Amino acid sequence: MPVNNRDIAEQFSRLADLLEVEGANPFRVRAYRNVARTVDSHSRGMADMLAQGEDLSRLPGIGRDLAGKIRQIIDTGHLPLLDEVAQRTPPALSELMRIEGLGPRRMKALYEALDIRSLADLKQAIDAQQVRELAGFGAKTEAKLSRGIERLAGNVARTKLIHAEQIAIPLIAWLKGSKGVKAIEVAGSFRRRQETVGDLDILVTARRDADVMERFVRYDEVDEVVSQGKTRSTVRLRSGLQVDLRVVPEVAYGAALYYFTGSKDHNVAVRKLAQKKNLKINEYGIFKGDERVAGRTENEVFGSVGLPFIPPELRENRGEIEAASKGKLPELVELDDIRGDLHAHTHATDGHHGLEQMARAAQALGYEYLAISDHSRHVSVAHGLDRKRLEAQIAALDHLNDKLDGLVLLKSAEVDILEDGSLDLPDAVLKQLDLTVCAVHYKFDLSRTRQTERILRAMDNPYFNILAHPTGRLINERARYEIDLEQVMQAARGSGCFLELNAHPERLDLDDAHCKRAHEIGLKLAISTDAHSTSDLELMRYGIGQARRGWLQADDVLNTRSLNALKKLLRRN
DNA sequence: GCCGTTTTCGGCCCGACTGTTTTCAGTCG
Repeated sequence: MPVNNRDIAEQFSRLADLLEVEGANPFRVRAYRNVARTVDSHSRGMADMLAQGEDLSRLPGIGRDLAGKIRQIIDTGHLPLLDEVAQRTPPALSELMRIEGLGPRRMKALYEALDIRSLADLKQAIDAQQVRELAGFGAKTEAKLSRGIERLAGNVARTKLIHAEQIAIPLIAWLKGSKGVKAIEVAGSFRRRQETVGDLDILVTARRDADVMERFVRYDEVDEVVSQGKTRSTVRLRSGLQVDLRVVPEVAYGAALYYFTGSKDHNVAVRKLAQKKNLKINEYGIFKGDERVAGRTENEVFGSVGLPFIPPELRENRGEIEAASKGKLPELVELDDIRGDLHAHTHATDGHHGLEQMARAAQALGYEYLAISDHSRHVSVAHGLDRKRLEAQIAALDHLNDKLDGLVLLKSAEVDILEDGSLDLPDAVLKQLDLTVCAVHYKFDLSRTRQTERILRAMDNPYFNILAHPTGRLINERARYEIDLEQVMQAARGSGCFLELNAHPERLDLDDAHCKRAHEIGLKLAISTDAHSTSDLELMRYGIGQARRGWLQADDVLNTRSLNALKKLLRRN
């Protein structure tokens, strides 16, 4: 089975942890962490690239040595250097370092002085009050580690973007109640519209006498005040989400917003550019020597290093800086570009509303079209439509379309892709539809080869249009099924099919890296909400966020087209 | 370990806060 990028990244990141405990050259450790991130977020599989004879050392931060190590992992499944280091230093220390407040130096001290090599060892040492006796440790550090262990046990997954929004909105409103608060914005991965966020970074500018810090730690949902200072405080909310609040002066607001929006990799790369121009960028501004030359707005920050504004969603150091310097940044798709939704359900299957209600909701959003894509018969739990019921729905759609003004309901179905790659409804009924949205809903555990063949075979059906939620993953809940997406995307482009970017915040499937790959190979995507109710149609903005992270322009997106243009694209030859 | 209009060595982002210290190390972002 091919080694995927995540496995490769995992090995390098463990290696980095262990070497750090051993006190290795920190820059070497950083190089291993960098390669882990680069590989993990790359839009194409390393194994695939090698198979195509591509030179991995052309990727940023990957030189001859690391390219060789990646090849070792792909060829053998193992990284010999990691095995070697694991002989000397217990590999479990890498897990232990996920405890908050436990970094490499303390880990090393605990391992050497108390022979701590597992979570159980550490708990025992804490209970016996041995940890506080070590040089550089104390009772408070011991207690902090103890709390860290408890939280680890509670397995704090990253928070889905939609939940982070539900938490952020009332908190922002509360903070705005503080006198003297001027600008306020959530930065970090939230602003970059990442599918999940680790914490919230809130930035404010405020009058000197403002009480915003006090108000922040008094917020009703605060469970624990982790730290509190004049310019920065950190709390943990009852939901488990950590929130940082930073107060910055107005002259530095742009610099701070830029700095705390990240990503870290992006910031580091831009700061290197600044160094070449003898400038220093930090959260307080852009400095030439001791003189602040810019910092009030983000535009000033970019301008100072000779770059145009880079939208937050692109700031991942995945090529956006080079693109910006060449004037080749993509013109990212926006919510306003969307003219319709191509995947929605009604109460004929597992939706909550009827045709007319869904149509009114789509009209309210200003859409030109809405595809009704109820499940096909195989999805029996959703009371999937058989030929007879689908034909009845088609008749109902014709009738309703006659009455509707400005909106066309498209006849569609979410057709199951059966295990052998055939479609769940006969061609005779599929051909009466305007489009099909085809999906895998069972047998997720086929081998990669068989799953890929299943989908490719389905695409051979001339009525196949869009592959819905192409990997089947549910964020934090269900891993994607094994599938060779590169092959599927190439095949789709070759045969006039499309892939869906499912906008539902639990799915966001395709992910950002694969959206970018689609953009690179010229495969168009449909951004669809998979709405099961009228209000679900508003989830489109999460899909837009993901699409922007994947460099998609309006032209890359099927449903930015007028109805006529869309119909042309859906016609397969 | 990577990188290079500083090109094969010598850099590699930097500041806030905490706790354990008595001037600073460790961690985090």
